[in-house]
Amino acid sequence: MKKIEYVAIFMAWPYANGPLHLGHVAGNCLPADIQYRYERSRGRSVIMCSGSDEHGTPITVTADVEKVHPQEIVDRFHQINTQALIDLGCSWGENIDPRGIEYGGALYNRTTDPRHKELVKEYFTLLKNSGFLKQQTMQQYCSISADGVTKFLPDRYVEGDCPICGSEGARGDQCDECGSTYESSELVNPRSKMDPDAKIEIRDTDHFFFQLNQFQDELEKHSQKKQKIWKPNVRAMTKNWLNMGLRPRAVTRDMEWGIKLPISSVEWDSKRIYVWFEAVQGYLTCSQIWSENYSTNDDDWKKWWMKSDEGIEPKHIYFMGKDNIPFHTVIWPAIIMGLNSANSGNIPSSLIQPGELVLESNVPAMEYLMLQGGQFSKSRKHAVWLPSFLEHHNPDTLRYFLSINMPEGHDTDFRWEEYVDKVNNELIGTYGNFVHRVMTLSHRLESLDGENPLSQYFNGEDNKDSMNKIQNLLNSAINSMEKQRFKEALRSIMNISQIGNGLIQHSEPWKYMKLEGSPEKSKSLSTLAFCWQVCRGLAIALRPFLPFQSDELWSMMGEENNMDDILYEDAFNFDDIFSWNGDKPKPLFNRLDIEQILEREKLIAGSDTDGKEVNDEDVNYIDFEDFMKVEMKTGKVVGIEDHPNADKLYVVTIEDGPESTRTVCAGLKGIYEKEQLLGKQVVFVANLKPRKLRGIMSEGMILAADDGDGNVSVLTLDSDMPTGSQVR
RNA sequence: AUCGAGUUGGAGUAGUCAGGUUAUCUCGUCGGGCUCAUAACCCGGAGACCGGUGGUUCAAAUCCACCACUCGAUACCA
Repeated sequence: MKKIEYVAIFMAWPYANGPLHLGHVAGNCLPADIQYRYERSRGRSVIMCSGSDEHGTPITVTADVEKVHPQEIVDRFHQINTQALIDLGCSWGENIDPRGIEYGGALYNRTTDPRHKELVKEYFTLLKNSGFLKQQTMQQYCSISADGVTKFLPDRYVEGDCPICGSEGARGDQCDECGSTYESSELVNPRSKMDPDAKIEIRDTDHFFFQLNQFQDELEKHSQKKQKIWKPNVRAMTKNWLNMGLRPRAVTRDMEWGIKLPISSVEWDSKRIYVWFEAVQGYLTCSQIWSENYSTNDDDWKKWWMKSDEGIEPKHIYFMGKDNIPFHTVIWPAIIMGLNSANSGNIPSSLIQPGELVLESNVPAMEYLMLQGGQFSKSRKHAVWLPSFLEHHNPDTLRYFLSINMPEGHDTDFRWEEYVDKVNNELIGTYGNFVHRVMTLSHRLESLDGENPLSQYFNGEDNKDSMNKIQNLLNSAINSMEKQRFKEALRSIMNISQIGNGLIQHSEPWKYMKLEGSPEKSKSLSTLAFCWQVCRGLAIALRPFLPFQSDELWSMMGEENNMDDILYEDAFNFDDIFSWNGDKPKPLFNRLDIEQILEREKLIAGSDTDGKEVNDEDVNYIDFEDFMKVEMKTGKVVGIEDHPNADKLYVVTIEDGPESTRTVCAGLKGIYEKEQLLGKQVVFVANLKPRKLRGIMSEGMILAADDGDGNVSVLTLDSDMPTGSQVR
């Protein structure tokens, strides 16, 4: 009997602060699901675990803006995202593997799950008791607002005067002016960026620090072992971290929204476990929760997490975007080694012993998917949201496009034109058309008693060459999949349909099928029968990529076998079984129309796809007097230079009166060319307190409209006015 | 500006870490063929000084140095 292989597929936990967009899908969700389906199809026992990351500051910010409790935000997006993933064909809906619970299953959990919190607290205590979490007093700025609310401030929210050169606007730990770095406590006249009027003082605050430095040597050994497996981006990023030297990292912070510490004392009541430390443990807790909720034995998760007594390690594959690499190659392995060491009492080691938790097998981090050349961005609303995409499009066409265009080695781009092109010319042209040809040709033959009319013509000896080619292509697809090279795998499989198309073309069954009893007819139809089997194999081979169409093809062929029971490697082991479905075959896909799509996307771009409404009642009115305090004037751009020390700034000279000019730094680079602005009449705020921007004094602000979508347009005058005219 | 990644025929992309005969594949394009199929399919051709310059080597897309550009993270920001 074959040994059971245990595989765990993990994907980075999407942050429940908004709907998923195509970037998340291409980098995490889709590759994880493809791998999961592939591993299952290899007959392995597989669990897939992930879920919504629901703690952390951005969620509280969103909650503040909407004036609701953070729980409401995460409830909403957890629901929306879970549904969108299932609609995309990701296997999260199958908590129990269709082959049986012993084969695993999937769980899309959330970090607000009470059991997750409980387990995190257990691990916190375990690590603390073993000396991996050390308490340390740090000094941190704390703002006391007018209404007496005190709040600790992260360094980047503090600014003041530089202790070295004395210039204003220095940041918490570094001065842009003179470049010197210092302790934030040395800052002169510190103030809060969020609330500049608040009183600010340094207070002691205690926090726990994870002693990452204790794992430096073992992590280096681990990284050495992975050199041949990791992709260049993973190697480079990890090396960078290790070379910088690891330092203890705070695992608690002063805030309200998060998991409480497992310490009962007033002092720790206002502190929570830092998200980075808690969410990453979700991989483990989710596996445990899955086995507690669905498996026959609460301890079943161990099969997927611990090295067996025979010394066999389950395979762990983590999918994520490139921004997440160090968490999975440095921090998470360190935590796992810490837990192992805490349990065994041995010193931390990257050599995993039987019964210990295993480290990652591979971390195939993806680069980014860009949208029409720019980055996906929630705040700029430059995104294609998964839920709205799925309202209009077949999920398999998206899966195809993102798979064949996956950002495996470098950033790739999502363009509607390319999506349509690839779907119409490759997916439909090659695969869809091959299947449709085979189906319609077969249905032109007469079926007796609901039998497949092709079965009598099949001769395994014909088409031996093609058979070998196909088998080789499948083997290379398998090799690619073992290395998480999805594009390569899919390409190999698509080549199989090309071979199929060639076979049909050469055998010309349409020509011979009417010639009763001729040798040409049986030869030609033998090939068609062979192609029928190829279609069947393609349904199996493509299922990880195109689950919906595979199932549809399966039923169109009248197959009664359960596809879950067929091994991937046997996809083209023809068993001479010719099933039949008398219904008229239908094309698997519909062609896409680029004009139509672009038109609708324009509509979508014009509406707020977040579903949030701008609430008029929330407008903060200001008094007329306040408005009159702002002095706006007209001016003319008479000079414009690149800012020597900032990528997005121009240094603009404005003629602000008949005989005078002033200098203003404007963040218009990348939006306007210098020539476009030169000579323009603009409106600027004249009495803004002058401020240095990365070394250059800016005496005002040029007004511009911003649609929040990356489009910016400078205000100009309808007709000529003297420079320095009042604007009101 | 700092750090990281990338630049290969019209588009996309493999090969780069472990240098070696005609640089891969898909789309597009051109020519021919075919017509069963969603005007699609089959065969063939053209098209790349592998971002630039210099170096190491018998040999460089591949290694080294410098430069240019693109992308991202961070800083700055209308």
